[in-house]
Parts: sequence; structure tokens; C-alpha cells
Amino acid sequence: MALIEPEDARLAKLEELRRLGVDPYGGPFPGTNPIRELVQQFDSLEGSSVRAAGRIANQRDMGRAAFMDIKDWTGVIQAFFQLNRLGEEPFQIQKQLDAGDLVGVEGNLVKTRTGEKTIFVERFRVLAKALLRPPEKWHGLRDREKRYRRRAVDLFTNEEVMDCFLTRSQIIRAIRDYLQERGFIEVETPMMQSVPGGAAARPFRTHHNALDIDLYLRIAPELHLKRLLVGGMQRVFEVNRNFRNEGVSTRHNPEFTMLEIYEAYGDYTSMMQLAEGLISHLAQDVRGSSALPFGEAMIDYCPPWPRRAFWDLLDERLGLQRGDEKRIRQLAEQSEMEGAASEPADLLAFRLFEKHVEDSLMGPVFVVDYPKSISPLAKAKAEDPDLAERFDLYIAGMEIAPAYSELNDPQEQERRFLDQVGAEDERQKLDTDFLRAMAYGMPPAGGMGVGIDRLVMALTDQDSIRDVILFPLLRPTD
RNA sequence: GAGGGCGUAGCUCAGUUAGGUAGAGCAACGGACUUUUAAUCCGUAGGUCCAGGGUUCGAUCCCCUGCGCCCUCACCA
Repeated sequence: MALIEPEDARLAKLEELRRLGVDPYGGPFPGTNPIRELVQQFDSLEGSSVRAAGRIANQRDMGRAAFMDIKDWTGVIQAFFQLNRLGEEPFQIQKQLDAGDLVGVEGNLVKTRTGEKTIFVERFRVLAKALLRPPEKWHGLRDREKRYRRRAVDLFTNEEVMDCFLTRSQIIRAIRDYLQERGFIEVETPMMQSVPGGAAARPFRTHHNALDIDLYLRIAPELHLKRLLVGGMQRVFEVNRNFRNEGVSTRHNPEFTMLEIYEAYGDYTSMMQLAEGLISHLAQDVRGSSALPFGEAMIDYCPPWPRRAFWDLLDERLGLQRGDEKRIRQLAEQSEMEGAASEPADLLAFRLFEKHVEDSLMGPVFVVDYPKSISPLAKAKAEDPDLAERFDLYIAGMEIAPAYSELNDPQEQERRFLDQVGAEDERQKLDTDFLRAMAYGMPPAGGMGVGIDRLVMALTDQDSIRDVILFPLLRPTD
């Protein structure tokens, strides 16, 4: 049984093309102009011969003439096929074309009498006969499940989807440029690790056959990047995937893209400046404005961004004061939180923050002065040792970027790790090799992790992470 | 993992008010048309109504189970 079921009518046209001596999956078609250029630079190109290649988005058949809308990833332009311009046989070939086929056309760029910029086709080549129909021409593919499962169709059908992913690419490129201009180098560290560290999350497990060892897909690159600080790399960053074996939601995909940045001799305040500079630059240069819409809200990326203390926000929103353990547990209980009686109060406070405060932080806002106990990789504040030198950057109600003054005291780091290890065997195995590296001397440093998918969501006004990941995880169907 | 919603033609959706084996638009097919643009006009065809079971004379509709997706919550970034 065939794996796909082509349309009979299209198979017949495929055969007819072959009978006419045409390869329905034709060779290269070089020398084309991006269609947007043909449209935008029409005035200077008018009357000259141009070439374009793309997908037939729509056909208007007039008998001895036909109009087609040819679409590439930059835009769409009309092509006009006429019997007396092409001749009998080429026109017969044109008759075998359907919406969805890929075609290359060449001809004069002129306007029709109704003023439409049009390629009057002199020559054309069939580049690919589509055996399946594209979705309907004006509603397109709307069904979310079909869109995610058939992203190829989604991309060529829904312009705003293509635009979003083109923007994502521009954002990532702009990040690389921005950091490299400031002396940061891009590195790559292991995705497969024997000890998954750098975050509190459940890892995916896999196995290496030749060495016969279990490995974990990384939950964060943090501990390896800090080894590079020990090694003398002073400014490093990595943009790559992390993998966390946790739930899936509009803000969580099991594999997601993280930017981690480390700056030797910096601290969390230098990371604040970097975050402000970088993200406002992205808004301005990639999105074209320092104020961008997100849903109903307008987000102003113009620095400086406010700093708000963790406990102040909890006090303001929930009337919760630092150290009031009884009330924290009481509220956790009311919020039906697991471990309301047993988990450390700071951790519960943090969860209450995520549950009741986070969504309202349109930001950008730096939340600072987190409890040290929930920040095992961050330095303590000298003037208030129960707090950490840490911020979480919130934008559009999402945690976008946590950053620390990185702890560089190996003995203190060891104590903090040991405090974290409890019954959670798989979540926090100890990376002793990392501690050993730190014992050789790690420079004080600022470090930040930027959730790229969420940042793209904020900058492109998307409310689901699946709309900024080309192939989000779905349960397979067949 | 829990709760709610959804699943009908290739696509976007109606619908069966209260159970009697389904409809539109677009797409497709045949025909007319050499400047149309959601082309138009005439005609035709197209469905395991998500899957399995139950109730019933009869189920796409009611009930149960399963599968998938969406939303909210939980875990997490």
C-alpha cells in the first residue's frame, strides 16, 4: 500500500507532462530575483526581463490565457501565461499546472491594464509537480494540530508563520553579532553528559553502546561553561538546545533553546546592563521599535528597566513578608501546593511568586534579591547573606532570563550542592569534576541564561511556544 | 498527572432543535472565456461524520471506553 495517496487528477497531469517530454521535477532554475525585489524595485525593473521561481498560490484560468500568483518566501507576484506569447505546446504544458506546483518563470516585468505588477511569461519550467492539493486559498490551514504536524504546509500557506520564523532567525543572528562585537566568543559544550547539572530538572536518559554507559541529555550547559572560565576563556556564550523531561505547555517544550552568557570579572549587575542593551537592541533593530505589542499590552523595551525586590513584590501582591514562614505555608496550602508543610519556606515562597505574581509582570523588569537557598549557584549578597546576587528578568509575564553573580568559592559550592541533594536522586547528582575545576580557581563572573523561545514569543507577540519552535513535540500519530 | 472543550468532504466550517445513514464556500473534474486578481458563468463528482463497544427497530447525534489536539492547573524555564 502506498504511503501517500496522490490526487488522481494530478497524477494524470503528471503523466501528461511526461508525455509532452517535460520533466515534472525539473532541474535548477538559476538567476531568479527574490519576488519582493521585483515588487519593490518595480519602477527600475519595469520592462526588463526577469526570472522568478516559487509555488503557484492561485490560478485564474481564462481559456487561452491564465494568471497565476507565484509565491516565494519573500512575497508574491502575478505571472501571465498567454497562448499567442508562448505557442501551442508550452501553453499545453501550462495547462497541466495546478495550485501548489513549483514553477520557474521568465519574462518581461510590466503592469497589466488594471495596474497589477506582472511577469508576462516568455519561458517557464516545471520545477515540481505537487501531488497533493494545498489548503484552501483564503482560510488556509488553521487547525492547530494540522499546522504543527504539517509545518511544511503551514509555512508555505500562512505568511505570518513564515515571517515569525524568519524573525526568529534574525533575532538569533543579531544576538550573535551583538555578543561577538563585545568580545564574547561562541562555544559548544556537551549535549550528552554523564552528570546532568546546572539546573533543577528531570533529564532525559540515553545510553552509549560502545562505552556501555548511561548518559543524560543536558538540562543546562552552565557547569561546562564555567569550566571554560576556569580555563581562561573570559567571555563566552552558547546558543543551543537544553532538554528537560517535564510537562509540555504553551510555555514549555521538552527541548528548548537557551542562550547562556558568562563574563569573567563581571557580576549580576553587569549582566543587567548586558540584558538591557541586548534585548532593547533586538527590539529596535530586528522589530523596528523599542515599544512592541504583546496581546493587549504594550511593552516598552527602552532601558533602564525597573528593579523590584522579590520579597517586596510578594508583600505587595500577597501581603507576604520575608521570614513569615507560617503565612507562607498557609498560602501554599490555600494554593493547593504540593509539600506545603514539608518543603523549605523559601522554595514555597518562590512557587507562590511564580503562581501569583509572575503573570502580571509585563516588564521588562528585573526581579532581584532572591533567597540564597533557592539559588545554589549564585553568590550571597555581602550585606545580606540570606539573599543571592541574582535577578530574574520578566517580560510579558514570562521568566525570560535568570542571572547570577556566579559563586566561585569551591568549598561553599560543595556545601550548597550537598544541601540540595536529598531524596531527589536523579535531579541533583553532584558534578564533582566541576567542583574540582572550580578549585583550580574560577574568576568571579556574571552569568545569564536567556530563554530564546520565550524571548522570541515576547518580541513577536506569540502566546504559545509552539508557534516559535518549528517542530514542537507532539505525540506521534502514525 | 487532574479538570474542561474539540474531532463532520482536500481546506474552512454548518448541521442532525428533540436519534430516521449529511450540507455550504473554496479546492477538484467537464465545458465557455486571450488583462484576471476571492475571476466569472454552466454542469459533475466527492464523506468509515476520530476509533471500538453499548442503548435503540434505527446512532454522525445519546451512553461508555480508547486515541489525538486545544485550554486551564500541577511539574518546570
